[in-house]
Amino acid sequence: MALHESAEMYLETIYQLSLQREGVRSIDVAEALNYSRPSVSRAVGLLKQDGYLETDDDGFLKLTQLGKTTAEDIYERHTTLSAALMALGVDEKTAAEDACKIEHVISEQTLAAIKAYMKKNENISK
Amino acid sequence: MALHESAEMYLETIYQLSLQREGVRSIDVAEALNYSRPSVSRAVGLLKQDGYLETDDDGFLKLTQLGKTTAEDIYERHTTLSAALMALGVDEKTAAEDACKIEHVISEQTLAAIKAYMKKNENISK
DNA sequence: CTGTGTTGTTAGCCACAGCTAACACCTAAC
DNA sequence: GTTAGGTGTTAGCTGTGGCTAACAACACAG
Repeated sequence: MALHESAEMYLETIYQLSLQREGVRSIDVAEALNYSRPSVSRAVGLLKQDGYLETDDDGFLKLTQLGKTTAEDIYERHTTLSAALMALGVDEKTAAEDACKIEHVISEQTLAAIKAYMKKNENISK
Repeated sequence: MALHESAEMYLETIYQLSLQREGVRSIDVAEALNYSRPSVSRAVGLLKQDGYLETDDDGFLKLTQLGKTTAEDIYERHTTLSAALMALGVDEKTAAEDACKIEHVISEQTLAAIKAYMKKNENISK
């Protein structure tokens, strides 16, 4: 049951929002992604159905353990890629945008190679 | 009239095939991409309509000037990214696959940064 | 208790981009 | 000349993933 790219985006967004505030609802996700409420509603339904999150009686979204670890994984890809691009001189906004697209498509191997390279050069670049 | 990701893939494939053989037809593209003939037929129709290629009476595909420069641009992204990933230690097959996905989504700025970095380090890495 | 705003859901539209089935055409073989 | 194979196209299906319109539920104000 591999996640589609869009589902990954929703998960990641919910995770990021949950780091920033108490209680995340669908409307917050819609605003963050600039999507309509129905689009988020459907996506949330699918994520729920696939066991990535639950909603409580007040409409707040709670990631399950599966959802949380998955989201953390995606988020880590994002920060790694973003940092790597900025190290190359790409500005923060563009780096974030590109990282957002790349994070969903690259292989584990490539990600590992980038991480290894960043680690090896972290002292040099500073 | 920005090209969609799939259209970019078709263009790039046609270009690559045209470097390898005399005369490229739809069926060759279908085999290269592992798509059905109707899928290629439709894509070719769209590319034709948008001025990226023409077909002659025998069914051979010819990139227009626009198509050719566009394809060259995409192909260059591909080789740049592929080389960059291999320089990080990613194996050739994975590098090509990942480059193929990344090439359609990254910004000019990021591509330029990668190219600059590769150039700066080309002597060091050897 | 009635109106207003916020939020979520349902129904259904649209574009993209794959697919199969079926047909058309053309060439080459027998 | 008919038949078979290769190639391209047409029609129409499917899933993904946005969207709007309309409705439902609830909370709070007057």
